[in-house]
Amino acid sequence: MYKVKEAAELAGVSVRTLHHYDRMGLLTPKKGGNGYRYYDDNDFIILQQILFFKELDFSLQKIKEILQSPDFDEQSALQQHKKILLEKKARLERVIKSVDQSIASFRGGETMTPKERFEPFDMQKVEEHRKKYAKEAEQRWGDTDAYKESAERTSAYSKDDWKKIHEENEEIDKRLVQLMDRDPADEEVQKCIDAKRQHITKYFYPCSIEIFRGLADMYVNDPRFTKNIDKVKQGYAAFVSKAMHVYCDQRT
Amino acid sequence: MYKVKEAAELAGVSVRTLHHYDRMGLLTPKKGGNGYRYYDDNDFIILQQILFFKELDFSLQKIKEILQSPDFDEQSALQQHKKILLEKKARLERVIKSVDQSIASFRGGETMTPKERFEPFDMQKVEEHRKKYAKEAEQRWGDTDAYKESAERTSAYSKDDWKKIHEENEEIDKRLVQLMDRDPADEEVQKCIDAKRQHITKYFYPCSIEIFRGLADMYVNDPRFTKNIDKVKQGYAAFVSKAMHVYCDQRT
DNA sequence: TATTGACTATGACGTAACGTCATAAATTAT
DNA sequence: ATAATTTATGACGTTACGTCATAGTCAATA
Repeated sequence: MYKVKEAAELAGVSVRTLHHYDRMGLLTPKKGGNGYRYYDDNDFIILQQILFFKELDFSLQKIKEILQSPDFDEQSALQQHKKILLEKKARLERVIKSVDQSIASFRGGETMTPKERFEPFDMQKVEEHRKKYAKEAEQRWGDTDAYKESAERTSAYSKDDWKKIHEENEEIDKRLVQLMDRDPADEEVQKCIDAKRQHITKYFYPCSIEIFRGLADMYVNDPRFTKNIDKVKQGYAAFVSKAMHVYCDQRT
Repeated sequence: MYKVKEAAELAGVSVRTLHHYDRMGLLTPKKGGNGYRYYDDNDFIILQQILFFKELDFSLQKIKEILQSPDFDEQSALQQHKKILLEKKARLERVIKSVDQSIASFRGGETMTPKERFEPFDMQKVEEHRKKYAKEAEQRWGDTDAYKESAERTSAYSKDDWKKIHEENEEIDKRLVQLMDRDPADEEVQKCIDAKRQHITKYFYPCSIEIFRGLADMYVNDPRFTKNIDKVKQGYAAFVSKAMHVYCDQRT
């Protein structure tokens, strides 16, 4: 049982924020006879979830709806969270890279034209991406039916199903490993990449180009991923990622 | 010469946004006798710059100051902002870690303590670390003499120098690989770690404990690093990182 | 030419997610 | 017992616009 200040410090938010959440009925802790708010373990779990969704740019209203919906499945929500977070991270990394480029060009004494400066960004694309992405995210959690369906889909898989899924995936990887000496744009390679995408679509979720692109970035940006994927063969992650990008570029 | 709507569409912002920018004196286009706003090429360049800085999370006020200050130093602004972006990234990484932990604890049925739960969110720690680090970093990489010196130092190295440096580093790595079965805290191991630090100090920059700790984290968090380092041997990165942390912990 | 419809301007209030006082009661420390 | 913290509530401030409302302007049409 923590009082506001302590709770706030633990969570790294302000006291006012907790007041706010209480007032709007998002997080309502027990109240003592003195009117004080007392936060228990359960409140902290909820708070953590709130922060998760906030990280995903959901509005507090939306978060309220989601968390208070009776068919909210924490576990698969977490899994999906991770994906989005990795996407965000990849995007951040791109921004950082662009800033680095700007700095570097200064050091080199070259003057960048504004156009050059914005090239790595291309605001319109970024915006489009965000919008598309937000839509997909909303469908996944906001709209309950779609969310339920997706959750049921993966949770319905039996051990044998999983085995089959993994085997199928490994099959594709094997084929790709044998093509690693070729160009990422090679036709055979691209066929495998398409198979990879359809595999995801088939067993998990409709894998849009945008999502697939995000995945490609993830392969090289997330060390856990890289490690797992590179188990197949040293440098495999980078190769697949490149090929996936080619694939996506060809389709936009 | 474009009128608002057209200009807005071109830039991918709303008309209201342009009104807003005009009102606050951020972007003031020419006005016709009818009071209409007319945006020319130059206005678009400014607009692009505004969007650029917005993407970097600057407030409009800040952007105004930046763009209108005659002695606006884009470089230092960018460097400043890179720090913030890196912080964001670090925070994201913590969040991701926390998601992983949550998933794991669900599977294991263990309960997280509130502290554990918010570790990745804990802004205060992040802030503290950033401040400490920023001070040191600024001394070395700031726009000042120290930076110049360091830059000159490395740029002055000849190919042979680089070769020697690399060889020396590999020498240390080799020794460490042979000790990989031992405990990271093992005396021999720690000696090598010290050698590693001194190597950096000798050839690059005074490698403080804090910096060294940061490096340790980078070894496992940055895929480019991990990849390079793991080339030496599978799992080497993790081992070195752990040993480095032990080393740093012993000295603080 | 009068009218319609699209576009424009300004003004003013609305919104989200809090920040920032102000005031007063309760708790804790000395 | 008194001072220093912490708490609560209320209310206004803030950022970057969104969303009307009202009214003038412009180009095409009946």
